[in-house]
Amino acid sequence: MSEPRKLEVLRAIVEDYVHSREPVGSKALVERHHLGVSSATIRNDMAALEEEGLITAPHTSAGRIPTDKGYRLFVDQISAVKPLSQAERRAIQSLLEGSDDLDDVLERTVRLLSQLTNQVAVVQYPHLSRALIRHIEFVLLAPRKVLVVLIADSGKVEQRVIDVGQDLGDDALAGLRTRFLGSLAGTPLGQLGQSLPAVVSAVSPGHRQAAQALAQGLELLAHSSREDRMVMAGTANLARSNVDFPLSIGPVLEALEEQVVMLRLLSEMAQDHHGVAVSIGRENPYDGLAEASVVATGYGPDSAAKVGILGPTRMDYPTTMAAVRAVARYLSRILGP
Amino acid sequence: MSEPRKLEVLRAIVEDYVHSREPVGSKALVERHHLGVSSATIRNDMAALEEEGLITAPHTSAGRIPTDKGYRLFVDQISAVKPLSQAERRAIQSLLEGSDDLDDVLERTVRLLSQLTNQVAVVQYPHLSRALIRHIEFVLLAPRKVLVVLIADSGKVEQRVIDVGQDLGDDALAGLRTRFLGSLAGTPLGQLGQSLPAVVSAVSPGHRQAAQALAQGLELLAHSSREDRMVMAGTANLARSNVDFPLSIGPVLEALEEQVVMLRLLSEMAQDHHGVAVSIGRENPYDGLAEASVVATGYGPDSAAKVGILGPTRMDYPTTMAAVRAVARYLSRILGP
DNA sequence: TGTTAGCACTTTGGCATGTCGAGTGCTAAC
DNA sequence: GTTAGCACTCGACATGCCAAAGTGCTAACA
Repeated sequence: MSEPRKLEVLRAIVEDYVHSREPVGSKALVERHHLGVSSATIRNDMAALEEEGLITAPHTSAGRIPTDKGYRLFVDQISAVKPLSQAERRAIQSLLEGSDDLDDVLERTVRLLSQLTNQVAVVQYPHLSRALIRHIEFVLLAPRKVLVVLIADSGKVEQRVIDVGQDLGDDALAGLRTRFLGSLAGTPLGQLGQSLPAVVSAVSPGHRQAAQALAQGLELLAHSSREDRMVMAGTANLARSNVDFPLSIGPVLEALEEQVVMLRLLSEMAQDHHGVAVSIGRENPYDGLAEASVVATGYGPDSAAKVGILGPTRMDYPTTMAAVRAVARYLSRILGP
Repeated sequence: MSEPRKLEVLRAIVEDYVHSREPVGSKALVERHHLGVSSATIRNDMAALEEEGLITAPHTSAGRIPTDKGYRLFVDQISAVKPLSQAERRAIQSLLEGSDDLDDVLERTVRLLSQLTNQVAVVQYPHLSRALIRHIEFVLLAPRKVLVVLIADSGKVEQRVIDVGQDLGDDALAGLRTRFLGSLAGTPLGQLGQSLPAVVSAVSPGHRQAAQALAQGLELLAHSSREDRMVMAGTANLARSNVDFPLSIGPVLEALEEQVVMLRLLSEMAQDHHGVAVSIGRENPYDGLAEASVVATGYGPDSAAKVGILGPTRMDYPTTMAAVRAVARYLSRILGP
């Protein structure tokens, strides 16, 4: 029994099953692929593969289907990257060009990716740590409530209402703004934390408390605000492939709605192969995604923010991975300097 | 055959069917409700109701289920408003208090409403026409690209990148900002359109083109920007009640993702009864929603922005309508002056 | 005229039964 | 290590049957 052929058999099973959504038997396999051996031999190979936990039979006399472990091996060792078609490349390029607003870019990206893959696409907001502070604005909404607005040179705007803890007049607030802006303009968002204490301590004691609160607000804006969010599209694709989620797509939708879950999942995924990370079935930490796979990769500076898709375990990994990777590249290029 | 009793029968059918999700027969009806007549009489009434197109029988020997028209009559004339439970009121109040950011409020609102009704909840961004302009900021991103930021006193921030059509220096832009802000601060967003031409015409001819572009950008921000967007939650509820969408929830998810469709639908719904608008089954202009109903109402100033839910035609209208109305009221109160 | 009782008729859904085909596992031969 | 052959298993599907639910109709009743 030759090792290479066993892998070949696994590959054939994965490909046929992905294509036909039906358990694939030994006979059909030798017919569709020219493996040069008879079905009985394949049966032996299959028995071995089953022994190793790479494939399984739904019931005694049905064909075999890949297990999560089988998909894993397929993705890691067997699959070849499928280049995108020319048409797809053009689609990516034309759709992502000609938009300037960050929200707009991300929105288009997920739509495109979901159409390209026929899966649910998600994209995380990019991190801003390298962007430079362009402008700071404080707006007094109520005696103690201040709207803090932070504008970065990359065109990103963050806002947040905070409680300054003491009554402030418009004049005092304007003074604080001038002071903050004077010291901080041009600072990268990532270094804001180091620069803030000096600014606060230079403020007259009477407004120290407010300054402290404002600094905190700015820090929050700079760090955690947007990268906790994500954009999503293509949930309808889940329903179309409802054959693939035998039980119900409910748990999957729940996971998608719990953005926290998705974001943690995305950030925890190690980028193993071909620069794309794949998490298959029960490998996912979240139970609702036991029958789903996530294909994701980073984009932008440091590849810190993620873009990817979610679909049934039974998906066309090579094509999907290629699409995700291509979209991530275009996205990096557009958002890049 | 008495008219009032016929309506009573329709009411009973709707209520039983909503409760049991099974066609309801004449015998079960007289048992569950004390109508004071025999099942044979009810059968006569049912035949009449079917004649009028208010109920229908899935097949010869099954009970009856309401038609869209039947639900319509039920909602319009029969149903009584069910007050919310004390616990529900408390839930609304506690969950919606203690948040200041608009995004946050809307986010909480949809989550709450979807949990309260077990349906998909949607809320449209509120219109801003009464809010006053607090601050305007222009940020030069590239020689011709300017980020326009509009801050209203209600704490709302809008942003957009525009092409000013001519090269501008930082100083020139600052000058324009001062001029715009000086003339427009305190203006209600709704009246921005009237005030802008005067500002533009006062600008020196050399920068007239840029001023024109900036004015257009501001106008866009003031009017159309955010109210085209909506927040959504509870899509997983669709899957749970997948019995109610026999074919597939795919088309419904598509409709929800096409925000344009939903927004048009929401804005076109007439607010008929009890201050809540209901659109039932095929009454919906969008085919994908032929088996769905939308319950919505306005909130905020002029009740211009909408909040509501989407669920299967077979839903508990009285309770749902009560929940939507209650949430809209609390929402108005929180966002109100 | 409206209501009721009774009855024949229809349809669905569950259940048992039988058959067919796909596919496996095993053994023996090559 | 590979192959052919064969018995066996299991699901999918069709068939037939029966009980339950519900209707429509007719005739009697108040």
